[in-house]
Amino acid sequence: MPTRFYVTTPIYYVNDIPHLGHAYTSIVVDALRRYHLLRGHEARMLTGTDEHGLKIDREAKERGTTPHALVDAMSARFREAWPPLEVESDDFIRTTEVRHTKLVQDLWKKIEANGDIYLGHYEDWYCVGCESFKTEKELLPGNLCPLHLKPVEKVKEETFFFRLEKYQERLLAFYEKHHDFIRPETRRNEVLSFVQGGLKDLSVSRTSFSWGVAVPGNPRHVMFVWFDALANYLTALGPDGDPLRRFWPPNGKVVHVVGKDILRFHAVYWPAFLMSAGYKDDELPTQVFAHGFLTVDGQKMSKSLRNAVEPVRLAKEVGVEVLRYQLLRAIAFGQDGDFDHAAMLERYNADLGKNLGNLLSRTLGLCAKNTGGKTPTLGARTPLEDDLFALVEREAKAAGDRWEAIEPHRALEATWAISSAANTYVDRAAPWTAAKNGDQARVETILATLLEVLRQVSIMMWPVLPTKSGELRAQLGLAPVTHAIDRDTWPNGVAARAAGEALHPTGSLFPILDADATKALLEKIVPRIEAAAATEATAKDAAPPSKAQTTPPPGPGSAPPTPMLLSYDQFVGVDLRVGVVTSCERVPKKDKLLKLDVDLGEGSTRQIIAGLALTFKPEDLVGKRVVVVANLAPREFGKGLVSHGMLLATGPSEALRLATIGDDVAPGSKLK
RNA sequence: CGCGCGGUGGAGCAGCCUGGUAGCUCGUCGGGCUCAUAACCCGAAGGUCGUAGGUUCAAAUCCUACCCGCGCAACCA
Repeated sequence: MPTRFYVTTPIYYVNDIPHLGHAYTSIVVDALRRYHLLRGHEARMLTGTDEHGLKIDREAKERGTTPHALVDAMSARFREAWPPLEVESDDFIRTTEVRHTKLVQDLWKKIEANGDIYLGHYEDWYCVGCESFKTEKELLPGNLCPLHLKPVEKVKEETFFFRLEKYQERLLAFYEKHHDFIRPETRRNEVLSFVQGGLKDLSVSRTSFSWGVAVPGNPRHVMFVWFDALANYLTALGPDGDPLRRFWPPNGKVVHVVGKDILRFHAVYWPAFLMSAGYKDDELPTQVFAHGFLTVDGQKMSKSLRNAVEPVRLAKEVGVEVLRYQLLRAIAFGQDGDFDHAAMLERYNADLGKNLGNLLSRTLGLCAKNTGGKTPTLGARTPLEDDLFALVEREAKAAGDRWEAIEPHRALEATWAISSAANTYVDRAAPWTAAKNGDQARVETILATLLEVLRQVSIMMWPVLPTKSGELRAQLGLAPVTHAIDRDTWPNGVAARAAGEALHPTGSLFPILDADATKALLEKIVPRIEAAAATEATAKDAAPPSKAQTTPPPGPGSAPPTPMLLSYDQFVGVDLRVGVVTSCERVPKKDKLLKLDVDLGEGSTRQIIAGLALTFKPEDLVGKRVVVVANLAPREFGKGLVSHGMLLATGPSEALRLATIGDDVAPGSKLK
């Protein structure tokens, strides 16, 4: 029976378009799938989209569309993102598909039949303005909603609970017995302490909205999104008895690759659901691997900074291999990492261009001169060859082990150690000297050695650089890497080729970027923080809002993922008024924020929090007339820091210009 | 006491779980080679691995305390 390996990405929530973080996860998973294929395993990859939940429901309403239409459009964005990134998923699942809702409902029924679902009440503070529950901690003194400053109500909502508490001990025993179930270790410890801290039964249904999977027998309830979402991994293997179920333990190995933020759902709730549904311990997923988050050029990835990286566009500009290699080589998988554009190009030049690309180039050049462009004969070896081959074998083994351990950065390190060693070897063996001396047999042995090492590297690079592997092999006169179940293709010792086969040098595999080219490329690919990106987005989408957002991070109106046109009615709904700043101070611990009191002619002043501190000193603003969006929903920036409006301004955050108006206009005047 | 992450030669990072010669890329300096994508090879300078204690024959690696940076606390991988 072949080894079966089933590896999954999370299903991505369709609230956002694909960004570098999604691409990172998917590329890692794709590389793992490819590695296992090479080992002769039956490997399968799954990705897809998560499409239910209140958030989608609301977003659709805001955009005046239906949830269905919204998720169709967004899901397509994800599906289309993968082929250009050389991610080949075997399946793409959507939680709105019938195959999924059916399976989830079956799962629910099993759990219910087992007595682990019961009807109860979820009771908490509810703010009518927000239409959502608030926890005790969030409330202001006097039980006021922090946003609306109105009293919240104690509301009971009927909900189904899952008996999570019941599984606490079994989960702990399971973690104990399957030490590698959660990786890396630090994450495992977090989960352990969370579970040891005591599990409470989990609310798994909602009645306040309907965009979700209906609870069997009680369609007034829809399932909690996570109950719905997690089951996708099973759905994609078909119903009970489907042949694809062979990928599920105990017949297969299942690895869920997830972001560290959603580890708890995968490492606690998911196995608990499965236990409840009757799965035995050896029928639970094999491993949940939590990776870290990326920053971009040292800064947090965020929509508000507009530094989100569009992976597909990036791959188009620099080449998908550059992106894939950098993501897997430069970032220690499992830890947080920085995605640095300049470092990416540097590494491309160093590792791909100068190290491997140049090795290929010099080897083929030597062959053209000395063996008529044909494969040479591997004759008697000297210690030089023995040492090199020994190193290659050692590093190939190491690379394999590291792929198994899900350490792509270390696997690639080992792979490139081979290429480096081959460069050293060329120098030591000096085939050009042997050629001068007329020692043709020696020349051929050296070149045959190099060709063999390149052949092995061409296989080992395939999980990360599939297309480039094919190109490299074409130059060597070899067909692309193939894989077959139960055939281990991973390099393992010398497999010399017959002499006299044709080689096909066709130029640089990885052309080096000189300083100018690097600079030009960086200009194109580095996301402009703020201003530039904003104008670009405006031009591209023909979206109307040309006023830059000055209040910091994503307000309710933060950049919608798809173009949105405002109706006239909506536009006149924006209440723009003139205000006079009566006082202004810095916000402790928030270096971008200023707290303003603004007179809008309403009798009392309003508190507005704005992201102006990088440009203005508090005293600069007092007495200034500003333009305020007066009917924006209040937003909270921290305890007690509620903003009741927004100033209009433009420019990058360190050089903002405020929208202003003549000094003779009365506070409160409406703009039209 | 909110949670988490990090502090390793000039820069960026790995190593830390499974203590035992401090590694990689870039940069600097010197040398070599001439097959190659102005590339490749060799050598050198440069680190008391944040601080203070502890465990140990031995600590970047384990334990404790502290200092400093950063992220999170709207379902962002």
